[in-house]
Parts: sequence; C-alpha cells; structure tokens
Amino acid sequence: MVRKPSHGDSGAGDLSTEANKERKGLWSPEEDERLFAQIAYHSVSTWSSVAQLAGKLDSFQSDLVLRLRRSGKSCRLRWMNYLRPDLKKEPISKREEEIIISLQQSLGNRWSTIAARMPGRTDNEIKNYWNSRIRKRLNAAAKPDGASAEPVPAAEAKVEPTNEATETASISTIPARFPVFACQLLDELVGGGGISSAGGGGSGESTPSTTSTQQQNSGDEREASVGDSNMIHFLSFDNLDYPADLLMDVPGAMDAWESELYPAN
DNA sequence: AAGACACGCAACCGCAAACAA
DNA sequence: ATTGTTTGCGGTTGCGTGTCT
Repeated sequence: MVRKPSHGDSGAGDLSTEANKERKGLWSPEEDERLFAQIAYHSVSTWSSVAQLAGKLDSFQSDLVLRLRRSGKSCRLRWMNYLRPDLKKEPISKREEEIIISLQQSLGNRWSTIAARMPGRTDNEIKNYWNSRIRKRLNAAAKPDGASAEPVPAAEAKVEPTNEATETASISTIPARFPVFACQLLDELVGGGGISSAGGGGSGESTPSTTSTQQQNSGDEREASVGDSNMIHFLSFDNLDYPADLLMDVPGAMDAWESELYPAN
C-alpha cells in the first residue's frame, strides 16, 4: 500500500517565513531526489551535513527554496529505509518470514541485527512486518481455543543473545559511518555511469515531476544499475538452502547453520 | 453510498552508544 | 576525564487505504 504523499507543510517550494523551519512528515519526490543526489555526488561525513548541503545542488535557485529542511536523523532514516539502492522492493517472502521468526526467537527484538542478516531488508521493515503480521499470527496460534488471554508467544520472549550471536551479527554490510562509505561507492559508480539517472534530479533545469509510482520505479532502476555493477555483494536468502523447519526448533542450530554460511566469521 | 473499523507502512520520538573536541 | 555532537536503535504514533456493515 503506497500512501499518497501529504508532505507535512506545503513542500520544498515554500517561500514563507516557515522556510527555515525543519520539515516533518512524508518525503516528497523532490526531497528524495535531492537527498539521493547529495549522497551520490558529494563527499560528506555526517548526516547533518547531508541535510544542510542537499538542496544546494542548484546554485542558480534560492537556497531558501531548495534547502532540504530535514534533520540529519530524518535523512539517514529516509536513506536507510527507502533510498538505499540495495533495498529489495518485493514483499517479504515466506522463506524470509521463516528467517525472521527464527532470528527473532534467537535474538529477541533486535531488529537491526536481524535486518543485517537479511540482505535488502531494513530493520523498520522487519519490525513492521513482525508487529503487523507475524506477532498477530503467533498470538492467534498461541490461543487456538481462545482460553488464555494474551499469552506472550514463545518467539516473542526476550532472549539474551549469546556472544556467538552477537559476533555473527557483524556480517552486516552497512558500516557504522555509512555516508562516507556510500559516497565512496557511489562516486565510483558515477565515474562508471552507474547512477547517471539519479543525477538528473539535481540538475534543476529538468527536475522530473515524479509521482509516487514513478518514485518507486526509479528506485528499481537504481537498484538494477547498482546490482549490475556489483556495488554490494549481498547474498539472496531466496537462493540459500535454508532448512527452516529443522533450525527453528533446535537450540543452536541456527548459529551452526550461519557458521556454515559465513565461514569467515 | 457512506461511515466505521482494521490494517500496513512511513516516519517520529526518546534514549543510549559511539565518537570528536 | 569531561562535555558536546552525531549516529543507531527500538518503540510508538499518525495517516492513507482497504474492507466491512
């Protein structure tokens, strides 16, 4: 379900006294383009600088009009959850769902750690999926006759992660200081023409009027081009032989399986 | 047709950890 | 060692959309 953007205030073109006020709410396609272009073309070291610099790509237009009035935090969130080129766009598969359940069982609600083990998925996405679907289903399954009131499903009980689990979590491919990493990679891509389509948004002269749907499509294009250039070497869980039925019920089996998957760790 | 309700997703909030000065 | 800044995380909320009555 794609929400129709309401975009908080009147959008990037607001020239009122509110112009310097920090924006909240949904991101407009223009904001997305500016953020993406900023990360793609500029060497930045912090998210707050991304927020300050994005929107200054078009020097002939007023900064007041174009400045991306978002907090660094908001920029980071938008990038991580939506703009990142390596994100999967398709719905979570049955197999991925099994992995989520299994990982949640062994790690608890450590969504970022779980997401780190699921290429192309974000912690927010997994968290939402868990809260809106799996959790509900497990709750229903836990009380088939409706006898017990709101039992905590076994999979939801907080589990203190083992050291081993913590260590294997380090397979995350997203470094803590991500902007630098992203810019280095994207700069290389720009050199190879990998994301040339994304740069068009920053040219100002022909800023495309993107709809929500177009926004999604453009994301797919970026994903494809990045994938072609082997930017990020994620594994696809769908290509793995994941013995979910076995692993989910055997303590330690998940970690053993992962050790096989990631022998370097 | 329209109102009520449920659902799913995007984004915000507050806190803690990591880092820099 | 201390303080300020930035980042990352998990919980929660708000709102658009779909479904039901």
